[in-house]
Amino acid sequence: MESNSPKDTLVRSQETESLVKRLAGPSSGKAGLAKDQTEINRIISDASKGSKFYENEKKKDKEVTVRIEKILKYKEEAFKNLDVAKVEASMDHLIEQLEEQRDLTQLIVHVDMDAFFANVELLDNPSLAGKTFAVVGKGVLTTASYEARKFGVRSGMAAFIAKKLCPHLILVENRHWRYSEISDQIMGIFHRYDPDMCPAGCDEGYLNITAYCEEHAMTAEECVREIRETVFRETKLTVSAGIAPNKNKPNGQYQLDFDAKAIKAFTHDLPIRKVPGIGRVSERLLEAIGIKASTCGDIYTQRAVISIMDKQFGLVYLLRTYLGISSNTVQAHTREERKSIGAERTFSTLHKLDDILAKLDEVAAELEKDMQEDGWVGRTITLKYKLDTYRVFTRAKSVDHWVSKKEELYAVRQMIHSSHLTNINILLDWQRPAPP
DNA sequence: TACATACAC
DNA sequence: TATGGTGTATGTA
Repeated sequence: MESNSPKDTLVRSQETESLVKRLAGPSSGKAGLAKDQTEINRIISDASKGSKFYENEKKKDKEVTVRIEKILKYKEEAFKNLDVAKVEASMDHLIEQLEEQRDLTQLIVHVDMDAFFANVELLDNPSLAGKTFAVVGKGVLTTASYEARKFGVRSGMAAFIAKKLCPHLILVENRHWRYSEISDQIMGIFHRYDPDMCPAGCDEGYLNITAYCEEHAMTAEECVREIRETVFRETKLTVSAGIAPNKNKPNGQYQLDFDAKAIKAFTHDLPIRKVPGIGRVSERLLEAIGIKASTCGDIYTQRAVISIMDKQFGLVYLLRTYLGISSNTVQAHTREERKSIGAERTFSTLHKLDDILAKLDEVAAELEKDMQEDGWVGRTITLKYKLDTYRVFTRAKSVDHWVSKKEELYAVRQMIHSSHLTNINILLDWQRPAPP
């Protein structure tokens, strides 16, 4: 039923706006909006329109809208008989307690390679210098050169969409082994400054340089400059670093004052989307409850709402974000802490059960190989599959013995209840390493 | 334990 | 023509 009341038009246009933003991909908001992001988003949306992917994104966007409606209804109900001043006072008390936990004694550094895959390709192929290019794997971009980013090209974007934004974009195939090689080299350098450093993916990590600075009578700034120079000398690649929570890219470093006031001033204007753990969905939910400018300063003004919906939003996490206090211990993950291993394949839609089972066999074989290499066994096998509509199903089964063989992984075939599959993922959760 | 969702890289 | 792969955390039932 068509309706043209101003309110309906407004609701529809808001929905479209959130969908268009969603289609722009998870990394578009993180990196900061380009000047003509609206035009970029329109091109992306037009290129997607009509596809099954688009329809699925529309469905998920609608689900978030419904979630927001429920949240607002709940909020309205809860506020009816709420002594807001009292709740706010108790939040202020909690904030005081959290503030007492602030520890400014540790020098924590976040190091992050600039456009890592793209710059490795540039290193091995200097003719790419100054060109708009992107590294692509399985039709999806993993990195874009800085020149390409100016066109709105982002990691995670489908290659054919990127081509619409930037028709002369050069696509370079992923070379994983090469990135691993250089990653090992970089991590080796970071280790010299903090043996307990915690890698985050293959191109970034967290370091506690307190001890190093003490032993070498250096300031954090001097130390980080040295780290960055060493990485450049040994790899010819640039790295950026934030001492405290900020990052300054490319080839930069930034140190935030070690002072509660300066840190709070920093978070006050920090878009909440930049906080790790706040993605596209959380951003929308938080916006709906009044984090209007989408900055962390609004966490304080909305502390009453957040507190009555602690489960939804994670009250303490958000308050700590507002205060700019997070864990300041850095510890490498140990082998024993790993919780799962999996293998996943995406393919063009298969309809026949025989073809699907052949694919499943392939995935099971790969998982068995990876498990043997790293020496792991597990007890809960999860099958995840995706239909051509992009709808995802997961089916899990725990068993009373240690699984290590392909044949047992392959047994998940019993749990497939559909055809038109386009993706299969077998995952194994484990409790212990394989016996020697 | 089973399943779905959200998120990071 | 066409939208990845690996792993973690968490809420709910």
